Amino acid sequence: MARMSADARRVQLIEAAIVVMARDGVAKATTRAIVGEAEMPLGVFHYCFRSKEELLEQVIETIHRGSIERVQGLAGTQTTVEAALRSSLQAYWDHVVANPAMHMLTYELTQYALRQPGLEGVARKQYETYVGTLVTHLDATADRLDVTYQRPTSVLARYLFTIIDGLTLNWLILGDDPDAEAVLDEVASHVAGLAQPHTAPA
Amino acid sequence: MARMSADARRVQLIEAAIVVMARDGVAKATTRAIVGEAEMPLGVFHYCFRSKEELLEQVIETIHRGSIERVQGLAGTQTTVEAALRSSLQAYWDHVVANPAMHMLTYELTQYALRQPGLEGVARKQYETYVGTLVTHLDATADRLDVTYQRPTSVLARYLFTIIDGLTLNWLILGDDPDAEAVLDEVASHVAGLAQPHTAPA
DNA sequence: GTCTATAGGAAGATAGAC
DNA sequence: GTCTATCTTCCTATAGAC
Repeated sequence: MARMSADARRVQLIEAAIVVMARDGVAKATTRAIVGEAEMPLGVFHYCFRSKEELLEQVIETIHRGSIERVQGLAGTQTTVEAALRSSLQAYWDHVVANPAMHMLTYELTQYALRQPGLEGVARKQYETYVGTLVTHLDATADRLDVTYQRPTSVLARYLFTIIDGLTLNWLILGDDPDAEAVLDEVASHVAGLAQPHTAPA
Repeated sequence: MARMSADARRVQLIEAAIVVMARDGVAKATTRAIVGEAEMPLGVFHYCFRSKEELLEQVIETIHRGSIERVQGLAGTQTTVEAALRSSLQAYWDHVVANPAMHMLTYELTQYALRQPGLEGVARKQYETYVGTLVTHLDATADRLDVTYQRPTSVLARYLFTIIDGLTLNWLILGDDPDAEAVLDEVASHVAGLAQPHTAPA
């Protein structure tokens, strides 16, 4: 046997870990459950990863990379700030509704990282990256549509991130609910109202 | 020995469990750690509680009851909608900043409940209670100040809850940050702008 | 009720044959 | 590298003396 490189096995184990954790929760993702999902013998685990913690780190990194890429792909073509914002929020929201287990897992892993000595900083850096991406997105939209925000971009980014994070968590717990979409409408309209057409300097 | 009733022990074990979980996380709160914190022998555990799960249920219930009482105590005396809202949000926020471990624990327990067969509904009911409390609070404020909201109260409550939940989670991860207060200002001002002075019917 | 001692199992990690 | 068998530790829960 042994036709698969240790590197390929690592990738498969990370994927299997994500499947198990999304389905059964982080606590149930034991080494045995993970190699079982990947249909590999138990011994494989420890010559692919030094420890279970090392696997967890790579799982977190993998999921984080995916999320960032997804958010960065939200280039808008709309012609108003409100439409651009609403469209970006909707794209994110559609992903949440289509992948609830994945988003639930993200929250679980964030808490895991906060509790794990040595990983506390990882969660913080991820959140900073998310907010930073939103700042970039807001700036790009303002530039493209030639407007200026009446609030610091960092505050608006934080506001949007708060809504996204909070609404996602709420929805995962409360289940389907028309009020969620209404909140997104309200927020898009609110932030758009804070964008003024730009007057060329001097 | 044995001068303490089993009932009093139950209360002490619940408190000890909360201390351990807030400090070290839910995963580290083993029966041994809990009885250790309460300075009781291990055997005590199982004639106070049928199982660890039963203790967890009562911990969740205890914390939830405390949160609801705290939120319901937010009776306002302010004379404008914006001041009333901002004051309530600030009161909540002050509690978060003063008790980060407690709020972190709340998120952990919510996730625990969502993953625990038989407790899925508990988390949902709690969140429904929170939103319901906010609806009541908004209605009371509108009544007291004689205004009408231009959006359904359920949407506004969901909006406020989203902000509270999201901002708390953000802050627990990102750490202290002046933007959080700016977001609260923005939200209070925005919702106040959606409240119109009431015109008496006919 | 109360406590000590222990059962019984599952976890992460390793030893050592191949 | 690969896999089986096993070590060690820690968990929840119980048995049984007092």
